[in-house]
Amino acid sequence: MTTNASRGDEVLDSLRRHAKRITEPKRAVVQVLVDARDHLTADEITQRAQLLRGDVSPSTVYRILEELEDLALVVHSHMGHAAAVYHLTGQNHGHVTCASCHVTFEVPSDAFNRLANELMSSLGFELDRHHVALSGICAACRAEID
Amino acid sequence: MTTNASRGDEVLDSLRRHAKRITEPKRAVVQVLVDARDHLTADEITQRAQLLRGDVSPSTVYRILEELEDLALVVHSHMGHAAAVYHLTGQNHGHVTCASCHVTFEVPSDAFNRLANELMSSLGFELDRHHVALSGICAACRAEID
DNA sequence: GTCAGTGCAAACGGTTTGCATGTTT
DNA sequence: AAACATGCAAACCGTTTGCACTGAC
Repeated sequence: MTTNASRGDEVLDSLRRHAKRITEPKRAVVQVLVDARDHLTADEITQRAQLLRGDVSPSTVYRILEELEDLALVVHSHMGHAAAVYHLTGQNHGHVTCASCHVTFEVPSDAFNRLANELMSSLGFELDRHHVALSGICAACRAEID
Repeated sequence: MTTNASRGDEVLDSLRRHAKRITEPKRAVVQVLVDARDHLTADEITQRAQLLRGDVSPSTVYRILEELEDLALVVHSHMGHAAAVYHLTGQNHGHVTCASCHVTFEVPSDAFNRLANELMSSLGFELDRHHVALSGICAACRAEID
């Protein structure tokens, strides 16, 4: 299995291989991402990084996240109106967000397959299953409405 | 068939029925939406409304769009990073945006059906096919990359 | 005449950027 | 020592809001 520690090391190694410097803020951000159970906004990442390290500025976090994205170590997605969320590259899954309570679900990639195939054959359009979240109403909120 | 003129009148009638006042800015915004071939950002709507009428402020456009959305006459969607786009309520379709050139395609609702069914049965999640756009790479941009 | 609707300007939240300073290599 | 990364503050963009005024009813 891949432990959290080794996943973090992989990320740092990748930075080294690409001649990027390993700094305290980067260590902190990577740590936060590795430890994160769910997807985090840039602001949440900043706050957690500050707990680990004190004095990590939001702009630095944005710059680090951008660097990690350029190296394909991190991806971000847009959930409806709100701030973008970031997480380490992992399985290829789609996102679905509840417009009412903002809970997010990950959906296995297969569920998008038919749609992806259809887009490819009809438009020649290659779907990125991950980048933007679909919107809807989750079971709990539908129950409340009824 | 439904002409552009009558579609605009329908919208204005709906406003009257809901005891909303019919103002010059509202007429202009409705006209812009009726005439629009594609989806427009609030800024584009503002600019076009100003051509028709001079002196329509952005904030007023936002307020009008919000009112029209409350009456289910208009919907908006988020296309990746950029500003939201608005258009009159019409057929229930999904949106797909090219991450490279930002062209937007509308996808007939059926293409989402399997995904929608799967979300409902596995999570009890009711998909809103319209609200958030999926992302990917369009045929033209893929050709360029190759 | 009343009140909803407007324009303006200021505030807002998320994100980006310029610059002087600090740190990794 | 040199290059790069950082923190800060200011700028930015899309959107929202407070307010005094205007115009639809």
